[in-house]
Amino acid sequence: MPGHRSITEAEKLAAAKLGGTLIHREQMAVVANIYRAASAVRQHLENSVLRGADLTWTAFVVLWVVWIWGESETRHIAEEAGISKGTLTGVSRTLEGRGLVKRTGHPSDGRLVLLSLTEEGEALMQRLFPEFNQEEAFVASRLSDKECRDVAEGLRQVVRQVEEHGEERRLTLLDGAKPTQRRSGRRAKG
Amino acid sequence: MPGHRSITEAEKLAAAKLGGTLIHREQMAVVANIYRAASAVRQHLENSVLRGADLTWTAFVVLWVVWIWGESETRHIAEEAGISKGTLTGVSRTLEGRGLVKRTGHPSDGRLVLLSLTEEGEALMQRLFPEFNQEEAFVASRLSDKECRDVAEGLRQVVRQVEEHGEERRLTLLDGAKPTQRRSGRRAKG
DNA sequence: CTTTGATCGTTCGGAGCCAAATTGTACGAG
DNA sequence: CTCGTACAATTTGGCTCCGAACGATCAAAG
Repeated sequence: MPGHRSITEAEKLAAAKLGGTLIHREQMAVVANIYRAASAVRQHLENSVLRGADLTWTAFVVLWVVWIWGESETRHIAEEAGISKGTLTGVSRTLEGRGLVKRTGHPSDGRLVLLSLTEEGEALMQRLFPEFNQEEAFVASRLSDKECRDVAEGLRQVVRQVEEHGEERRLTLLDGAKPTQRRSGRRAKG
Repeated sequence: MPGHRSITEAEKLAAAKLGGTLIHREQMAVVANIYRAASAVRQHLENSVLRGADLTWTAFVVLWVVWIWGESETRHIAEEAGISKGTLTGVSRTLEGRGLVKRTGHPSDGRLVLLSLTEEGEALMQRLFPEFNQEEAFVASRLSDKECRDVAEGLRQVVRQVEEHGEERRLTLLDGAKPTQRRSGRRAKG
């Protein structure tokens, strides 16, 4: 995967492309590299530890959330895992089929569904997480502990900014404009 | 999407879960936040600038790569965009159908296909990129220019580590083990 | 010229994913 | 009790994505 074209070079070319227009170079670089790093890390982990356990990235994240937080309502799990409720339904069905996860109705509110790990799921995570963490250490091995903390803290700021002001910002941008349907997704009835 | 459970709290719980086992906390945190930030940024951009132009994230990245680097071979574009060759085939077909991209056979090597922007594609990027960059600035607005540079540089180290040593590392890990098929993907003929 | 092996892009199976529509439960107002 | 509203998970449709298999092309060797 080693691109022979460096990303910093791309940044200069983009600046040139825009001629007079002012562009935010540092912010462009940080976004581009966030996405690059995320892809690289995900691909490495899927093709090493997770492949051996026959788990996808998403399936692992869901297991991890349930493992850490214990039995939880599905809506919270979806939010923590960063996937939609609909996706979680499918993933948890698969995990249930493999005997890693258990689904329980909420005792007092019939609308809710709780997810928890089975004994087998618990055992799997106990074995798998250290391996996973080992690869996390591998991908970050060029950074010192302090650099890891600083980068993580910077990324948290990005997440917070989007979480706290993203929706408001999107509404401002679309102001009077049409909401424009997404290309995919279920269509209006009829 | 604002999780009422903080991610740092999750980190402590994970440590507790593992009892005696040593875990790499800082490295775990940096990986978790890379992925969180990537999802948040992608979602914000897809639901603001890109939605208006009816482009997916991937489609935009492909356009961006071709825009910056000019007419290129598809294998290089896929690599720069961080997607597989198979995915690029589909995406470029869509973009060609919308008149944003042009496909040309390589003059001397019949196996290669070159991609370039049409005039319409060029005009779109000229208009769209500044808007995109504006949102990049928004998501990074809690970071100073220097912080952006530092975070970007840290992330580049992660990308380089995986690019330069990832494959070797995966081979070491799987050592004598079976390659274990992926759950999805095309099966052996028959 | 023919064979062989490497390397393209494309095809295709299965999973992931979102968001609208749907179904089912809860609960207060009348 | 019955209605209506609110909110839960699920279903569904359309698209994205990866990676193995595939067919085409090229280059080197015999």
